[in-house]
Amino acid sequence: MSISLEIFGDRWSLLIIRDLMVRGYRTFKEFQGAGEGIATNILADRLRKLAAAGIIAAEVEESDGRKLNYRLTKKGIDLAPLLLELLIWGSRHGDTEAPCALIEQMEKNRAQLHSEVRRRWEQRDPTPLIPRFGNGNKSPRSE
Amino acid sequence: MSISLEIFGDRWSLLIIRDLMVRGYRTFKEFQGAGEGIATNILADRLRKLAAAGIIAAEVEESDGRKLNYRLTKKGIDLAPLLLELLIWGSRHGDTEAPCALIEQMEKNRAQLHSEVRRRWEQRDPTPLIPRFGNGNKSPRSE
DNA sequence: AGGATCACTTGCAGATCACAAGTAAAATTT
DNA sequence: AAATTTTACTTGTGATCTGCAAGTGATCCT
Repeated sequence: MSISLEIFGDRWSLLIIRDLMVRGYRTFKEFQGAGEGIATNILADRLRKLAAAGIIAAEVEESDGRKLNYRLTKKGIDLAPLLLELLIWGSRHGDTEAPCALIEQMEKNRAQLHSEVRRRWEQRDPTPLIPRFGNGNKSPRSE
Repeated sequence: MSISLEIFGDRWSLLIIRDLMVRGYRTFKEFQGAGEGIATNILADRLRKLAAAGIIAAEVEESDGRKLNYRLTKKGIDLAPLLLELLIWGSRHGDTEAPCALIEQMEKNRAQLHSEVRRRWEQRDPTPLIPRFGNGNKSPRSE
């Protein structure tokens, strides 16, 4: 456990991983703009550390040699359950106005969400996960 | 999620919570000696912040007026799933020599572990959780 | 060729951290 | 009752880390 915390025991690493996993972010620019305002030197440092830990990997985009695409590794994807619990706890106990029904649904369908995240990763599907949460492939409700 | 990370997005907070939850630690002294060596000022600061966030609460021990007993609140106990996933991930991907069978068992019995942690909390049972993991009340195997 | 974009790096002030030492209150020993 | 010990901290001090602004160099766009 302390091993895990040495890697992402800080305010930013897990947010980066979240953006990578559920928002489909790929590039330095996206991380920088989107989070709650991470400094560029810190972002660079975190990306370096996460890459060194084998959680993410970078590759240059073919169509644009400037761009680096960051991507989660298997080791990174395996953090999905952790992120989900973090999200659930935060929604339940943080004083956010999160839709309760959604959270409950997520709690009931943990395993399904995990496999959904994994599927997207395997298929390199970059569509954000957030808008459609619990209605993946079970009962197509309206909205 | 960023809310959660603001509270325990550092190297020590979650370790303190772990010690509280699975090792049955209660006092300043125990935290200080046990962790991997946290500085006393940092420990004091983290305990204060966790208390301010409503994750732990302190009460003086009757039998010894010097001692403060820290205890998880409901909000704190709800972190059990998060901690468990952290542990699972760490054992699987950190290069620790963790017993694989144990980890697998924990993965299969997530829900059971959660309720076990909760039961101990409700009954104020301070026995460490670690030695006996997956064989709680199902099939009493030998060791 | 000139400018914009991208992924960083550098410099610096201020915050945070680790380590050692000290303090106040309660308990224990003498 | 006085002296010592234990417990939970606080206080200093230097080192490290963070956040912000301003570059830098490579690559694209026109």
